[in-house]
Amino acid sequence: MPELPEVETVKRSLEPLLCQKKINKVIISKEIVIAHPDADEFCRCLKGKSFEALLRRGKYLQFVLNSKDTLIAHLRMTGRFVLAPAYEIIPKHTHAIFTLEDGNELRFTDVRRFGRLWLIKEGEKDSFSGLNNLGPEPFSPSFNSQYLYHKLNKRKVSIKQALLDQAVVAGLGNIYVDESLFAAGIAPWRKTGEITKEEWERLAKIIPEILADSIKNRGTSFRDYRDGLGQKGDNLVRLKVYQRKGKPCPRCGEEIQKTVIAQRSTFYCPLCQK
DNA sequence: AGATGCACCTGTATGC
DNA sequence: TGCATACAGGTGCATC
Repeated sequence: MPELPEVETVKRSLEPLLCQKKINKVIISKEIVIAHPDADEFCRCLKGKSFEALLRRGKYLQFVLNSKDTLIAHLRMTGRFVLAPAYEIIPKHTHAIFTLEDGNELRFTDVRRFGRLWLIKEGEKDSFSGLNNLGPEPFSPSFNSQYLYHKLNKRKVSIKQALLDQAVVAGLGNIYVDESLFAAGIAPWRKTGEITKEEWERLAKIIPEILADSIKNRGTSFRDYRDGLGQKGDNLVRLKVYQRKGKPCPRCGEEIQKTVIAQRSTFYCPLCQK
């Protein structure tokens, strides 16, 4: 579900409410969501610790604790982290509850149970979560046209598949790849080896702009996504191609088409994207 | 090494 | 209404 703008919105909504707050107790009701270490140790290590900072890298959340241990989370398709008063009804599919000293609970809810949590202790090497295999952040200077060209010009995959690869660039998913390729005027099935220098430049410039716009709108709530307070984002109405099959292209009026590329639904304008 | 396809899950929309 | 099928913001692993 959540891509970079949605995870960033969760981060921003939770950070001020969570920092310096102490965890009294952790309850895990679906142990499968704890990927490392085992659920018992996970709970034992977190009990009594305080949240010190909340960071985002790609689609991962990093909750840094006062012990310098880090709780890492990936929401995958339907995961949510929502802070709510302990007296509020616990939603269905809540798999982990962090009871805070201030009377609130941080709840991890995930209908499809693809989301995962990891606890990495201070000094421990994180070879578990995948966080260390990510490509550059789209907002970092190292994400530029030269980087994209050198990384991808020898590869045989479609540009759509390449941009979905988190080792190429961190944080893009199905929505923002389609939106970025539309904005750059590039057809999603094009092979990366055939993308021109000008096109790489357009992509490197446009991707951070598309993501920043969505962050301003607090993310896209296509279906399940909510921020750290359970609120929907407002970016859905801003999408130009994603989920707009049969509707007019906002640039040229042609009907938006839908196809499948890299096993994912793919939306594009047949006239604007070459 | 790089490419591909499927497995992991539940809920919802669609069609017969 | 009931049932079958397809599909959904993602990733990891087996296989070729």
